Amino acid sequence: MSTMKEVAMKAGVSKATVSRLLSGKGYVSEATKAAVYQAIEEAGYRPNLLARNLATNKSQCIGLVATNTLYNGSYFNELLSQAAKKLEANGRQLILVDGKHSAEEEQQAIQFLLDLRCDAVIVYPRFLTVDAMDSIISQHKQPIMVVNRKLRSHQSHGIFCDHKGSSFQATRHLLAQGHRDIAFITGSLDSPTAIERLSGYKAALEAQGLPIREELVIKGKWTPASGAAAVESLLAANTPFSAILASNDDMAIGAMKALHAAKLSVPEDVSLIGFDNIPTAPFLQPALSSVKDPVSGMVNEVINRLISMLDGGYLSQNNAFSSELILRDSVAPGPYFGQ
Amino acid sequence: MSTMKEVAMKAGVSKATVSRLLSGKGYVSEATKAAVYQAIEEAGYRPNLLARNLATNKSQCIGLVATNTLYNGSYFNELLSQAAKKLEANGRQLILVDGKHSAEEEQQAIQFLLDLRCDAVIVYPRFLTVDAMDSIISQHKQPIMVVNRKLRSHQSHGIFCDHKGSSFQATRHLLAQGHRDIAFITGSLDSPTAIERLSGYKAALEAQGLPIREELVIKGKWTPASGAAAVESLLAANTPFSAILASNDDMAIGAMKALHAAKLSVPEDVSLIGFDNIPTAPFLQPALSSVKDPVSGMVNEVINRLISMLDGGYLSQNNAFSSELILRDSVAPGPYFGQ
DNA sequence: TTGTACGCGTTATCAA
DNA sequence: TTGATAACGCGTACAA
Repeated sequence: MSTMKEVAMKAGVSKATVSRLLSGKGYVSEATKAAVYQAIEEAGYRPNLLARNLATNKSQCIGLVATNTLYNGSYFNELLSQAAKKLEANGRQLILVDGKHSAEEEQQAIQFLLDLRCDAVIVYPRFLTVDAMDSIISQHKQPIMVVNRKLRSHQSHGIFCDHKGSSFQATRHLLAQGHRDIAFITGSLDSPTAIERLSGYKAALEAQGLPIREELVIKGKWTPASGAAAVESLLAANTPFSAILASNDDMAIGAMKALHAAKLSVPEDVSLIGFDNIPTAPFLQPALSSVKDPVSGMVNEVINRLISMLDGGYLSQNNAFSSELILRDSVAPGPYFGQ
Repeated sequence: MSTMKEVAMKAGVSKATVSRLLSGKGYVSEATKAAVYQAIEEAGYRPNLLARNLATNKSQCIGLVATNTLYNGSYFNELLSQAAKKLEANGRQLILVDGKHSAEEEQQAIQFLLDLRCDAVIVYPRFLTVDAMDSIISQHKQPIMVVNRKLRSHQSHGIFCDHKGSSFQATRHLLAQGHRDIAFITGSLDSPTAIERLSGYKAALEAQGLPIREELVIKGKWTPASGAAAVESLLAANTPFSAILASNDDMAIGAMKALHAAKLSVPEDVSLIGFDNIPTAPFLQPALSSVKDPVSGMVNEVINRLISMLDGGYLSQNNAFSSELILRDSVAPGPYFGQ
């Protein structure tokens, strides 16, 4: 790879002149301009961004950290594509790096992006705790935004949605339909989101004065197969249920399959609601009801706020977003096992 | 952020000593070791990778370019997560940047990663033609690998799978079942993959001596909604069909929904096959038959080859991968409209 | 075992 | 309008 120095020699000028021409700052005569451009052509010169970023402390790009285990979840899909589009509209590059499988590695990934002189970093954490994030944020000058977490000391850096609240709403809807035996399939319980969704379910039952029956709460792992397994175990245990709330749509799809295999139909025999509202949800058969997370809204907000911080401008202050309960065929309008 | 210089001062040694300790090259006494480590702790020091890469001319990271319009396709999901995992196992970082919406921008993204001095770049092209890719590859010293394209002059840099062949197989399977009126829903026809899948369908019909009936070929856009619309238009035109081959699973899901709305059931009335074999395919109801692309295999191969190029070692030469036809409930075992 | 000094490829501040 | 020269943060001969 040829360097600026070589170009300068070829054109018979100094490095400084080449730099000035390329950056557009400062004066360069027409004659030398032509000579330099020609030298650049001949040498096939490309500026080294590492060196440039090191010297300027800027990069015009925004980093995103996320763990590769999340790369195929629908939530992440939308997050990524929204972020890329939004930043594209703003003339910046999004660069994604892998947070891998531990808090340590997640932190290294953040550090890597910061080292690259990214103007800002967005983190979709999987292992780092809220406290760790808070501490990292205070150690760095560059803005660090956190998606899907409620931070303690840097509230304006965290965007979250009330998973507990939306789970509460969904459960309450089923209760209002007359359901009393509502099964709940959890996500992986090492994830805060899974825990919040579970607690929303429990809170809704308690608010209604109903007991929490542990036999109706089945552990899942976010996958369709684990959703199917959950239903199979309910059936094997002979636990009666008239509705299922699955912690994501993939598990709801698995659950549907297992119900079908057992000659139970949705929604005639069992009502079903998932979370995330994946793009195919409305097209499934029966169409899947789902709690739609406001991912687009949150990502938009994160990026708007970042841009405000970087370029200056108005800083909005909406940290908490709420989900939307989208009802489709899989929840029927009336009570079934109404007592 | 604290620098190595500060750490050195704190520990009362020179930068060089700190550097030697961190890189593990050269001798450092136990006493100073302890002092330096403590200084590192106190300062919260982390080495700046940018500066390190600049000094060593290495980066231990591999770039990936893909267009954000693809970020939510299941094919890309698997590509991304496979690549990240494989590179993680190899001790390197994957960094993804957006190819945006034109050949021009796609090329800029490649250039950006090269300018960042990534050790290699993997491209999942959407707009750049094969010839353009070939030319870019020959202009650069760093290895550039291309996924899902058959290159002309740099064969060993391109990995592809025979979309036409697998579409041919799927069509032939339906023909063998006795189907004669097979509808085909295309993907967006500006994508080579969509065109290859269509041509495989046509070739299979021709091989059987059957005419290609344009009224059975409906244009889709990869989305569930467009799949549903395709079926609706077939029904509206009163075109008889006993099977559908949809160019991806999302459109097949949309098609299923439209069939259901028209009181046609899969597979009793209509056989259905999609492409991509998304994770939920086996759990749908009825379970969706699909042509599974060998994404994992291809990504593995790309990365193995890159590593060989970078680190030296044996270079395998398997460029062409073939898909697998996975049959589930949505294709029934016998002829339906058999004449 | 440690420190000095220079290089990596830029940008930026001065003089000239 | 141009050219030295000093950063930026780190690696690394070479000398001490």
